[in-house]
Amino acid sequence: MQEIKFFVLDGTYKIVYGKPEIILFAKTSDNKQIIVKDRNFEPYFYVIPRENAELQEKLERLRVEEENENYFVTRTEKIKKNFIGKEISCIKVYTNIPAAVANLREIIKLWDNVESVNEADIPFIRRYLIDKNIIPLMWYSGKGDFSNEESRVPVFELKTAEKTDEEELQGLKVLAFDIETYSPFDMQIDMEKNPIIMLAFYANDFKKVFVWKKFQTNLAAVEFVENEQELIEKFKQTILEYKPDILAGYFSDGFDLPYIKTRADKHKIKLDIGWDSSEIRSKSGRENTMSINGITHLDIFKFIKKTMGPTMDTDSFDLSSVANEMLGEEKHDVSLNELTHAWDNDNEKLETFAAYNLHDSYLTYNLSMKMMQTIIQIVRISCIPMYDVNRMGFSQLVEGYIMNQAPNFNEIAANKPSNDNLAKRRLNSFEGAFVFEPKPGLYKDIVVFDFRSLYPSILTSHNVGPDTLNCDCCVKQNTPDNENWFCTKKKGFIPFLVENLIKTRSKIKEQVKKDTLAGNPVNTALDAQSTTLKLLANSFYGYLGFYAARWYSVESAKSITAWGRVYIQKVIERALKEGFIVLYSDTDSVFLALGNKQREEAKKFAADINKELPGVMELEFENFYPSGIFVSAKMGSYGAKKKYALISEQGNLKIRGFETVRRNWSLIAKEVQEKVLDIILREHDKDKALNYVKSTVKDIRSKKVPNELVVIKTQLQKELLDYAARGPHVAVAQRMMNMGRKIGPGTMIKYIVTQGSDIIRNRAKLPEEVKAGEYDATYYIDNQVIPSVERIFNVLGYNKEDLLETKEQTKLGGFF
DNA sequence: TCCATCCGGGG
DNA sequence: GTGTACGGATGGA
Repeated sequence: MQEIKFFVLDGTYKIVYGKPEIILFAKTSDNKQIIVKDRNFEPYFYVIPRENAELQEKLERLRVEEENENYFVTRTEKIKKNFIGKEISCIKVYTNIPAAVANLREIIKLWDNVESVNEADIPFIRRYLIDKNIIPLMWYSGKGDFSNEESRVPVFELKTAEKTDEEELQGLKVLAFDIETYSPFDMQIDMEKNPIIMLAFYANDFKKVFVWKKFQTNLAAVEFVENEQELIEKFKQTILEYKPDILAGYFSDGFDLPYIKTRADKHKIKLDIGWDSSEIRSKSGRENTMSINGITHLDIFKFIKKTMGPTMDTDSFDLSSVANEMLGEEKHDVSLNELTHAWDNDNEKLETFAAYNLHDSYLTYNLSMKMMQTIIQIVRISCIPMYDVNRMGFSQLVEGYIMNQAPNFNEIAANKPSNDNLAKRRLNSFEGAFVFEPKPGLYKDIVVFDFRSLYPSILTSHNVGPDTLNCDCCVKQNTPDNENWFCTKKKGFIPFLVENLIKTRSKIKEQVKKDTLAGNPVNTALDAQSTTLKLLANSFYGYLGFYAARWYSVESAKSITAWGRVYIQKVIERALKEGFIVLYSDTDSVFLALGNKQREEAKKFAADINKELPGVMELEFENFYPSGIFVSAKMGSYGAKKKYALISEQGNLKIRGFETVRRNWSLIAKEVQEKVLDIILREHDKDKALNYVKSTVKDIRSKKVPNELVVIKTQLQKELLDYAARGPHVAVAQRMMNMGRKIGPGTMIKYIVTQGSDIIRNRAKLPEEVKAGEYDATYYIDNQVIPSVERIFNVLGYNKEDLLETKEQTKLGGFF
């Protein structure tokens, strides 16, 4: 018997001689990749019988024989468990293989004297990690023996594993990558047709750009190869030699890896870089996902958007905006349109693009490292491997955490809802948060406060959860809406978990505070742990109201918002009484304008409120904004929910709800909107903004605007014949097909609306059919540019006609 | 007001 | 793989 120290990155299983074998992809303390196998774990699930029914014998006889596989029960145990607030007796049923669980549960749940079948839908590897308490990315000391099995990495057969005290993970190797592809101007991305022309890698100790055309360069990272085929071989080889634990990309689930895979298939290259020599493959699911056995494929775009997105200032998640906000850096400013031209005609220009390519992978690497501690902490708390954490939503993370904790409380997990139930739950809407509608306008000196821990603190202090709801022992309405009650005698399972999260977090915060006072460097792991605990605690409310949740409870969610409305309204009342101008409030945040007051007074206001709030509840100072604009979503006089733009003291624009200008809008409309917000908030010059719009309108009229700015893009979602409504993009697609072009679902249709008096779809033409200046100026002014800024100008006291007037506006002064 | 349709990120 | 999936806005009816 030998002893090794290791941590697990991910895992899977396979059947060997009719028995399941757990396979863990792990790393040892001397920084070696290792496969850890465990042959001693049995699949099982629970059966809850109806009133005293005797089921064990019948269960033990159960056996299904199919052509290639037999599914049967190996043994059963009677066991006491807790289930939604009650102690019950149930049967633990063991089966021969994992697949038998899914197979047999379908039969058993139809039996008359079966109340329900539980925990029969948990992936085997997750079951193993939870039951053996093997948390990914934590150190374990394992006993067992190395096997002489043939494999790319050594195989260790595990007998026992024990957690060690160490927390720090040294030597987690992250390698970022990025590709550039050949893409003629104005053509859709076509993985089948267009080759990859550059490939960059970046790690702290490794920088490389592979290119298959030669040019003069001083860039040390550049390495020339002969052709695309060799470039893909280099992709494989680099990964096999560098041996990263994490391969990071930006939108690489949706672009880089599917692209590389498509091209590799074309060249008949096998991308067999998994530790077990398996190939890169896409996992089933709606959205593209790419995975490699042993190597964690991190799509940092997905993680940032899902997990950090809601609290970030930026409204757009392209690499440049995200890098700007998180790292204070941007992409290189080069025009990608010229890349293909340079590739075909002007190789000496390629150096700029190679540098651009490398820089993108550098940004991807740094974003990954910036997020790494947070990701590690989420993995550890939810006991879910990084690959899945990367791709999961919040509710799944919460559920992961609850599932992980359930055995410690002897709780049986509730089942996921059936399809019928799901449909019913989706209809269950309830009164949400309180929203104070903003009055459209331009404001200065805005302070934003929010109640970050509003919902979790309500949840714990009022003992809210499915197992305390309308209990038998209390029977007295105690929610603000007087519809339900929550037990006041016994702490519920969910509130207990949330309270633990909050308590653990405040301990960590204390520690961080102590360290800071002592002048010690900030411990980033502790910091990330605190963020994660907060994130998780804040997600419970949403989870309870999420239709697909196991521990779903609308009554709980509904009562939490009811209490929430009570608290936020108290804050608003008080702010008004003290003479602040309340601009806007939604759920747990309040936007106040200082008016004649000082910033200090606002801080004191929050401090006073905090003195009166119970327990962990806290009104936090979010930020100060010198100016901001709230815009009406409708033409009426009501303010819009979530449609505003603010500028911080550092000069960062925080734009919310203006994302309507997306790819099915022309570039000219996007440009004008951005520029107008920028001029108004940064320069405080509404005349300049107005004149800018007017001069753009003039340019459009006099046909000075290049065609590329008036192209409208829409993607075909289905086969052409399946369209009932013939919009302009459908009409253009039809003509493309008649011209013999291959189109289908996913094809990007680009068109320009040209002059004429016919209906729009007959005037929509392919960009290459349109000569400069043939676009319909009126259409672009009335349907694109004006609508994108009209509401902004309404706020400033102008109407559509003012924007179209030809004469220049003179300075009026008096801005706010 | 409701139902169907599209976007996002990447080149 | 004991699975499995968004959320929001728009615009036409």
